[in-house]
Amino acid sequence: MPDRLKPVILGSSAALGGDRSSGERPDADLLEGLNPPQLAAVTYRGPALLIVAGAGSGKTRVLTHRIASLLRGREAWPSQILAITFTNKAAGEMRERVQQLIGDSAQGMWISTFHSACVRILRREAQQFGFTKNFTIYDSGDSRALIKRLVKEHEADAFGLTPAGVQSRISKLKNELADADSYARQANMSDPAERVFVELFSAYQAALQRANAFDFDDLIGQTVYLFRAFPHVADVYRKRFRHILVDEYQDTNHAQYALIHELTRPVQGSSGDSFSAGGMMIFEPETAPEVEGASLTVVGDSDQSIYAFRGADIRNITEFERDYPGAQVVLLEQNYRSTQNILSAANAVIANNFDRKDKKLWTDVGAGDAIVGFTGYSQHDEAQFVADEIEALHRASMPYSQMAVFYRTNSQSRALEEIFIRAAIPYKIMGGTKFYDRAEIKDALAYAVAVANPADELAVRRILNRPRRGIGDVTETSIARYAAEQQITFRDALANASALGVGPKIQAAIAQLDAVLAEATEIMLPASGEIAPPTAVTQGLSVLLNKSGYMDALRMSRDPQDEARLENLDELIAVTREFARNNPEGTILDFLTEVALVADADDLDDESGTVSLMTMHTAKGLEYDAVFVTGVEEDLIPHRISANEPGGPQEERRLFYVALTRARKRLHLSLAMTRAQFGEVSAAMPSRFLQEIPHDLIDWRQSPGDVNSRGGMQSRALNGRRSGGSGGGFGGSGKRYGDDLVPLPRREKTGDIAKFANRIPAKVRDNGDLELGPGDRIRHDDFGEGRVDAVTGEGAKRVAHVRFDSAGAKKLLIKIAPIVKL
DNA sequence: AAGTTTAGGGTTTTT
DNA sequence: CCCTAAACTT
Repeated sequence: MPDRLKPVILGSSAALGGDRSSGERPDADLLEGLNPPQLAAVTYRGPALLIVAGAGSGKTRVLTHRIASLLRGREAWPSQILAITFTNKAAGEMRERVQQLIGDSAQGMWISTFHSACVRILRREAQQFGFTKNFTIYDSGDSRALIKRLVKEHEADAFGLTPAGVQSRISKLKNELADADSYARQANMSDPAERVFVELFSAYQAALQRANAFDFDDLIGQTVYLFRAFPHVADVYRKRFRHILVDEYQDTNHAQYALIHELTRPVQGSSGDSFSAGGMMIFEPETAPEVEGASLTVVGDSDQSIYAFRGADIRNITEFERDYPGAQVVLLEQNYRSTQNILSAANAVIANNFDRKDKKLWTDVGAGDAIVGFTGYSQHDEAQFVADEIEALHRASMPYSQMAVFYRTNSQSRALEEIFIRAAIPYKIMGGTKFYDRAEIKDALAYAVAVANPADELAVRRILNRPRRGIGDVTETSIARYAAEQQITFRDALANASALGVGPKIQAAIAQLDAVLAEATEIMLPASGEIAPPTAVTQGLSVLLNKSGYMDALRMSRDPQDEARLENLDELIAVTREFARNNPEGTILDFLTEVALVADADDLDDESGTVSLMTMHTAKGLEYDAVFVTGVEEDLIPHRISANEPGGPQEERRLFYVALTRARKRLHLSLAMTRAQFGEVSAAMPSRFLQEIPHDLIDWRQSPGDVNSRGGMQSRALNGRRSGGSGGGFGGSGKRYGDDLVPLPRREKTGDIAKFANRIPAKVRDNGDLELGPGDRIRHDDFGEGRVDAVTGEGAKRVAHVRFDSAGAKKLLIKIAPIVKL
């Protein structure tokens, strides 16, 4: 019963775009200034296009111009475009740039991450397969908590199964689109540990379904499942999206690959029912028997694939031509970001990976400055070099915001922070422990989830005894038992406190919790059916936090950290206000979705005037005038653990390559001869990657050889003097940074310090209101005596500009510097 | 049930 | 060294 259908006119490239190229183009201005391959990438029309975009080759420009060109030429409606990026931040930037090119006609495009796009689809279609649209999204912490409980219940530890191990195996399997059944079919089921694992996998999946929840991997995997199990649903989206563009394609995993594959299938003579998929607008006047598959554009660079460890499959890009026969391939090799010296170094390093297509970045901006190398005696020595160099660049009028410091592991940031604080260099740490990972924030969100998705037992259990209500294991179990007996949800069981067979005090506590949840529900999801006002989320959340006693418990506490927790909760409330401003129609569900899918790093836009510290992974996709790659040592980069993993060292090399190619003008490579790890100091060896860089490209201020041949105890001043005055040295005393470091404010590794009030007050050296003025003499624990030139800044941020007798000029934060007035 | 001590383990990370 | 989680007290 195929073709009684109305043909669908899709304004596709085939329909309209074909011979546009003759005569004047509506998109002529979009093509100006593009180099020939970029031009080809923007204007090619066909079913599949692979853009191999080297670092800094202008791929974002190509993507945005390609989209703009499609829209401008009326080859596509905005609603027919689906662009997938790796992070929300990248998505936001892309949307903005397209908007700049073509204005408001950009409305209606889907530009988002894989996960956000899938959530949108799943919210619309959830009821098709046993979920409801108010499902919750479990982050890895949530799913770990769930798995932990299941491991305990199944006594799986007896078989050597740990929660972390089970979680990562399940995640890997889901990335391969396996489920418990399909895994069981090919697993060695005579192994009892395997049987238990399969049991856990199934139980985990069942628990998710019961809780009306998806984990991160499910968002992708279940969407693929949905499309495969319900072709008529998939067809809705296949017809809608005519142009699909995927950025960072080298970091997609199999599930994501499959999703794209499903979306780009041709629509077989579809069943004629007019599906109204959740009120989505389908452009569907009259229909053709078959609709060709969407046009697919992918952009990637296999040299920048650094996420294999979490399932990214580099074959998705290397085998693209096989999967999409007739695909056009465009190679972008001209680099618009870095100097030739930087590119030559990067090229030389990556050339050592044998399994790659040869590709050489080049630029016409010239050689530029030499790469600067430095070997410190310790990580603090290295950090001091970085700090001095940053100051020198800053004096030469490079803004702090144009500088970044990279490291392989988060723990390396501590030494840098210590020195930066003393040197009064403004910095921010990107990534690391996240705002939304904090216990108090997760508690607050669990309250909200308990309202939005009462089926989510995990959330309700989480808040059960937070704040302390005297509800422990025993009570929790009796609630669960009662719920099972009555065949009601855990949440609904709370409404019957008196039937639980627990003491009166606890009954009252449960009833109180139930009442608070009910009150907040009425605010955020009014039963009367009226639409909640924009303030509902903010109001509901503060009702939850206040009337539950959560806030009071923190206020009463004498744990100094609880003060910071209160501030964090205030910040969360502020986030809801901001959300309401941006989404007047936004419900608690929308809020929770946004919070679940938006990472901290996303909203950290380049704030003015701070140096950025981050891991090499986080650095992907960013660029800075000056880059410091630190800890260039064996066992760090390449990391020790990667040595035994297949493809590990190669991935580490790509990571290093990514780090190098972030730099526009200045690149610094530094390492330390000794590194303290886990409290023990051990000798460090220069990374093999250093050897791979042509020696004449690096100007060593202090080379590993210098340090070795002179022995570790000599002052850096002997070698460091020549470094243009910025090196400093410590007056030849041979005194090292080390145990004598002042205790520094403990700070959590979060992005924006001021914003999230994340500085947990700790006992800190505090010079308080030490009055200093020009002319005063001081003594510093490390730098010796010096004279104050000037004092700038206010309050806790007062900075003394000191000229030390032997150590040169330094800036010090008066409040915490190890100094005394003489 | 809540607070305290000890043992273990410690890449990389977006969503 | 520093954080987490389990074991152990109170």
